[in-house]
Formats: sequence, C-alpha cells, structure tokens
Amino acid sequence: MAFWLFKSEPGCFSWQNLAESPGRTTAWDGVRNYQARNFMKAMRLGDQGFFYHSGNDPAIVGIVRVVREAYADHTALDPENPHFDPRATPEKPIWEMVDVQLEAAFPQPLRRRDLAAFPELADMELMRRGSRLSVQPVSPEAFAFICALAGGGGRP
DNA sequence: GCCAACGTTGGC
DNA sequence: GCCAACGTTGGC
Repeated sequence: MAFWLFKSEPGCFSWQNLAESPGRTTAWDGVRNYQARNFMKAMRLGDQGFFYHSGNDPAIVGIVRVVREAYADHTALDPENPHFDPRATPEKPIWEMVDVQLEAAFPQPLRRRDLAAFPELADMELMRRGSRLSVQPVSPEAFAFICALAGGGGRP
C-alpha cells in the first residue's frame, strides 16, 4: 500500500462536492506533467492519498482512496477541453488519470503553514520550497503522522 | 499582486 | 545536447 498527495486548486475541483456525496467516484484528470503522471501510473487499487487545496491558506482537507488504476485521460483528446493536448491520439493518449473516492474529510483542514512547524514533515515534497508537483508520493510515516494530527478524521 | 521556482519549448 | 526564453504554479 502506497500513499500519495493530490493537489487541487479550490474552485478547479470541488472538495465540497466530494465531501457531500460519499461514494461518488471522481476521475483525477487534466494532469499534464510527466512526473505526476508516472506517479499515477504507480498507484494501485486501495492506495490512499491526501486531498490538498492550494491557493489562499493552502491545506490538506481529507483523504481519498484510489478506486481505479491509471487509464487514458480522454480530456487530452477534446479540443474544447482546457487540458487539450494536440499531440495526444486515441492510440497514444500520452496522459492518464485515476479514479478516486472520498475516504475521510478531516474535522478541520490541516494548514500548510501549521504542518511546516513539524520537523517530522520537513522531508515532505509538499514542504519543499518551489515544489509544483501536483501528484506526489507521501511516506507511510508522514501519512500516519498527519492522520494522527487530523485526529479521528482518517487512518492510514 | 508579487515573485521565486519550476517544466517545457525551441533555436542553435 | 545545451541553454535561454517563456508560460505557469503556488506560497505569501
């Protein structure tokens, strides 16, 4: 079992929607970065990940679970889609996505600036200055540590 | 809004 | 293959 972190801009993808309809499946599409894509390809059914909102006062707001492993991201083929990639073809879609479901919403969002105070989390990719990776691995230790901080919200 | 850091592109 | 220019991300 591996652990991950999914980054989303508030407004771009609604955590609210996800939180209000448990069991709803969401395709994590639109990722156009090779490193992030490769992490998604490495995801396995049942893997868990943090849902992170960037933007103003960025925070981890909960946990999602991978319910479908990587498959072609068809939004790359759609010229109307903001994430359209002219290089993508049905035979070679280039980009992939996974499906996730809400696992737990934290009672309170864990703000990045609060998390930054913990030396235990200093090695997280998220804490690296200038890090822009939108899908990233999280160590089991960091995952458990943050879940414990969240208190009751989630479990590793 | 600012700006540092990043990934990608393209000329050579 | 190098690297400068560019557009974008994301924390503040």
